[in-house]
Amino acid sequence: MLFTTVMKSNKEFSRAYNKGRYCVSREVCVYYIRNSSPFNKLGITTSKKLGNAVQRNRARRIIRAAYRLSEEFIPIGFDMVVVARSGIIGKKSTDIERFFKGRLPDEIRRSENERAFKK
RNA sequence: CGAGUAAGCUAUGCGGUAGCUUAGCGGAUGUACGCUAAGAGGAAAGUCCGAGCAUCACAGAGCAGGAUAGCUGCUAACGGCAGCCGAGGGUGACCUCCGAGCCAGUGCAACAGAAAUAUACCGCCGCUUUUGCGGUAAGGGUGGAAAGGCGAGGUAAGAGCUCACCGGGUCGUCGGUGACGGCGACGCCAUGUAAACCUUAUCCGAUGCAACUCCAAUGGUAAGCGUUAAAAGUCAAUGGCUGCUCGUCAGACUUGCGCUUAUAGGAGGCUAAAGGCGUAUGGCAACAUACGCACAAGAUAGAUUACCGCACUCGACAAAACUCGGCUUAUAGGCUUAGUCGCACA
RNA sequence: GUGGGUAUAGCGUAGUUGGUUAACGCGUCAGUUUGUGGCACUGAAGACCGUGGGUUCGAAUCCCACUACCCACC
Repeated sequence: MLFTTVMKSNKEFSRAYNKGRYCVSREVCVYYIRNSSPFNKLGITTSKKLGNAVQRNRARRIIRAAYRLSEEFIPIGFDMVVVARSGIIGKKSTDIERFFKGRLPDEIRRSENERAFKK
């Protein structure tokens, strides 16, 4: 992926959950927080609630594929944790791609603008 | 044609665009990048057994503890498999069985019932005479279980008391490697439970690839706490004072120092294996032997895909994590082979 | 990878050394009491003991397989 590395440590996940903002759709829930670096960090979480190993792996792959195809639309410089929700079962990657290209960047930009405006 | 039995195979297919992991080649020598090749199962699952492998322990033997339990074989081994024996089920093909030992000892068997391992309540018969004594397990009733069952003879009434058949036991003999079976004789003194303790026989050292080995480092790395009349720096970014700016306070990040805890990191182990397919030979079979032929997932936040199109019968259960042999459980369908039973026709 | 535990009335727990009808508290329902409600008192209902097999005359209990949940260690 172009501007993205993989998030590994538990600390970074905790930081995103506790300090970050989030944007929710029926399929996924995205936590994001600025990381003051010129690239993004992506972490994907699929819990046991989704189902068995096959369904969890499929969800993870779909999210990764959707992110890869919509990477240019997403602002750079964020830690992002994508949490799969139970609505992802049976969906295609294009459904999530639509969310990644449309609502998610808008939300991020709006929150940034709010902050700048506040400032 | 219908029903059912057993064994086995398969697990949507094809194309396009974009990508992932590993290996090789080119390029490069910190990489990126390009091309080529390969890339999840019958159960990969559950983790219920058995082994390999590794480390530690260990003179030998026994006790304790655990596991197994018809016999013979197969196997590296097994609690697995095959064949056979016995018992049970099915008209049959065939299927099911933790299937050693209560004649070593101990325990338990509620309620009911006269009585539960011992016995006479009712009844029957004889004697006595109105109450007893003796004989009797045929009948009644209770129970899961009551002197082996049933019929005949026999008798005062009865009883393996006697006999035929069946069931079980002991002994002998014959067959079989054996479990066991056939035949003959004797002759019914005695329940069930060992998935109750237990006895007998056989087997078992412990821990598990996060094992373990090597390299680097040991003034390191990671986490937490402290360092505040601020240890230093940065903040475009979070909050308060104020809606904004400045300022300031807190806070965040980086670096340094101190204390405590942990031993992280990289590489190997890691995949060609008691493996698969075919043919031949031996064996009823499990399986063995020989020859030939193909076949190369090896990740480490964890790859094997995403999207689109076409076809049809519209696609189940389900994802390797050191490896293998089994068992158990889940599973839409489709296909093949071999027996069986019923009906119809020739 | 390895090991252990739990499942019983709506809820929380007993019973787990086979034996008749599975016990207790809270809650629910009905009645008594009160002008009304609560408290109190009396009574009742409510369980195929997680699921499926097996052993036994008889299983919540013993054995086997499965399901769900929880915990521990490296």
